[in-house]
Amino acid sequence: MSKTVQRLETKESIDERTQRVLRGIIEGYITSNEPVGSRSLSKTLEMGLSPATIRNIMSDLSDMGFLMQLHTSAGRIPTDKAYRFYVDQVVVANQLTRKLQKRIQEATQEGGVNQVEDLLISTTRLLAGLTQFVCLTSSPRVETSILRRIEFIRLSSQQILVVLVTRNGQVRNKIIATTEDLSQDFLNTVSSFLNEQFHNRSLHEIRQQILESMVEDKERYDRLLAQAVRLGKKAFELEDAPEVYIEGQHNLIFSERFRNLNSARGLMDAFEHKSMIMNLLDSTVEADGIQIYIGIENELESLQDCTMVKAQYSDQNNVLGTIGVIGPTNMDYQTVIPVVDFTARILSQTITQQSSSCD
Amino acid sequence: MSKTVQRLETKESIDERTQRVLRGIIEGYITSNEPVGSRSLSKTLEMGLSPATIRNIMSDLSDMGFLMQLHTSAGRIPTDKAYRFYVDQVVVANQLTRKLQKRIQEATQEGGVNQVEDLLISTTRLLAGLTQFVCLTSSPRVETSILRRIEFIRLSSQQILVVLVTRNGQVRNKIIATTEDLSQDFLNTVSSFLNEQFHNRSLHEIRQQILESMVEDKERYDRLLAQAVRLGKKAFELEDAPEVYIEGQHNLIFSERFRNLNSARGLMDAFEHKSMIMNLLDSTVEADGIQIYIGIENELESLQDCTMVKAQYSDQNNVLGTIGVIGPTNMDYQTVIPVVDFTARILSQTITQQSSSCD
DNA sequence: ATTAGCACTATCAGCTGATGAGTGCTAATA
DNA sequence: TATTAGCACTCATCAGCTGATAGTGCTAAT
Repeated sequence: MSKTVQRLETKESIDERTQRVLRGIIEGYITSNEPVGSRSLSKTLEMGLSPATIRNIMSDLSDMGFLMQLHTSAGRIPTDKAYRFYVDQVVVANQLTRKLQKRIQEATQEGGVNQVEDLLISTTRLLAGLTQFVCLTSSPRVETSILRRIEFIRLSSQQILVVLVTRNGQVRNKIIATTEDLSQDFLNTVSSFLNEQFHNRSLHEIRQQILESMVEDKERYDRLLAQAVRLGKKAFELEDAPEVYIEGQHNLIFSERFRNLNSARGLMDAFEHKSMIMNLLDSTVEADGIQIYIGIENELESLQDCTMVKAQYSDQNNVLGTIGVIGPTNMDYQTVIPVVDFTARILSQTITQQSSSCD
Repeated sequence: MSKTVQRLETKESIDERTQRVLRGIIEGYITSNEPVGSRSLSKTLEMGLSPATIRNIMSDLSDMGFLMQLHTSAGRIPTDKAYRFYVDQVVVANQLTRKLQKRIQEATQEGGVNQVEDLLISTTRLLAGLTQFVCLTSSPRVETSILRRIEFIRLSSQQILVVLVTRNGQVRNKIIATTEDLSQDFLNTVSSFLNEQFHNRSLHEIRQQILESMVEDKERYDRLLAQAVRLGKKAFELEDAPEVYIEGQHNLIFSERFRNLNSARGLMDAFEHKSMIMNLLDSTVEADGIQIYIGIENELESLQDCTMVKAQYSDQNNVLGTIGVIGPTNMDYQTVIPVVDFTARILSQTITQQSSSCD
């Protein structure tokens, strides 16, 4: 089954005046979180239009599918299509205030123990705090990251701890079992052999190469090489656990802005399925810049009352992961978009610095 | 300022019949989550007492502080004092069903990469799921745990990764900065020196000893020793971050049983302060067995509508941490208490097995 | 093309009286 | 003397009604 709805269209031509009214309604609803009626709009718009005229325009906009009413005697609220129009045609990359820029930069500077992980967690928390929404971040696939160092540590006669450090500062620990009892000295030799052999290669490549070596004529191996290959194989067999950081879930429940949302519960439950969230974040059509999914544009059903704004972060070479927020469809796009954008940039910058700080 | 309220007393002598009525009310309220009235109680009790008699008894119990009314025409509900009576005098260590026992045992068997951490997380999640409450677990203080292995890994000319493995399988990574460029070979020598020196000592002891060595006459050191002490000092300077795992927070909001609770928000906020939670869990008067804090017996204000049931877990030698649940005061004590108790036991057992599996 | 005027409608807060669950008190009973 | 039946009373809840409010759509006048 193929998904047809991917992105709502807003190609229709709407005359200038109608656009201004639509925009007024959208912004009114964004700021007040209340349906907006013809009378109040007539005042705020300052276009010298009477409520009656505005009602006519509103009626047209309803016919075009930009507006809807919750019930007959309430004001109108924008549809997803309206937000799409707003985001595409109206919102211009607003500059962030210096103050906000500074705050984001500071939060991403605190170096932690587990460099990337800590950085991602604190950034995720920051973004959740700034927006008062839920913030999701996918961590870099260990898969594609580049080996900086591998080391084996003997724990017992049957257990060896593998420590794997990637270029961008992720540290992975894994305990593997052995049948043979290997001394720490021997393990050190194996470590330095592997480090030399595979320096600056991606884990994915390395695994490939190890598997190839295994089918080669085994007779040619000396003991060192044989063990190195065997241990290496186990070490690089990472169950590439999809790591996702989620912060600000309580905003779903306590924030006023989410109050229209009928299924906070459904979303909460969805967040439990990390791998699904991983897909959600990393399934990306466009390569670069910010991506916005409004209401029904989201594939995930429980997300269809929300808007997701996300951006990818990367080091100097590759895209590493995605950071994004989920908020109500009537979020303040003018602010949220540049905040997410800027945060992703700073994140990329920080990670790039980190990974280039090795030899 | 000293805390006076620590534990409610229930020493007063209440005659048999009154006790049975009280018990009936408590259990009625636990099962229905509704105030219980004299008429319905007269039926369920099957003691051949008319509602009027029961009313008299209820009135006495109210005077004694065991019952209260939300408003005059509602039934009565137990006070914290009543639950304390119930827990102390009535609840007997109910046996868990085989099925439940099995489920707990299975959940604690799945060995992960980071042995202890993964075990604690999955156990916390399990307990939250079983009880439908919030479950909290404090991880072992790295402080007191025993060194199994320490290793240094050269990342760059200025950076060294310290890998620290404790007896019970915690792995800690930390990056330290150096001014001097040390080769991996040299670091290996340092590692094995430290491993030999400090095998099976607690991190706390080790730190003490290193500090003592430092004040000794520095002239006597050779280069190895000097570096070993210097690196060791940095390595064992752990910012003993209070690790707490919290699961099932959404139960606070979505579970029916919490609906009487006025400040779910306050609790959620409290959970953000990890160090406070750590205190809450680890401040323990009695050494052994299960501990129960009912309503106002909790020091933390936002907890005073709740009951906390917790138990410590340990390896063969020491108490390592605490696992506990927070639920409404009218929780089903008959089940919750043995579940927490059993889980803590199994947890201890699993950890003991793990840590004894080294050489 | 715009607007004023009017009829219509849904929601909300506030009031009403009926209902029912539960109590406390008193007098009768075993 | 302990128990119970009876009765008056209290209070929360609920359905139904009210007027006020804020919005619409339509039509006729400008």
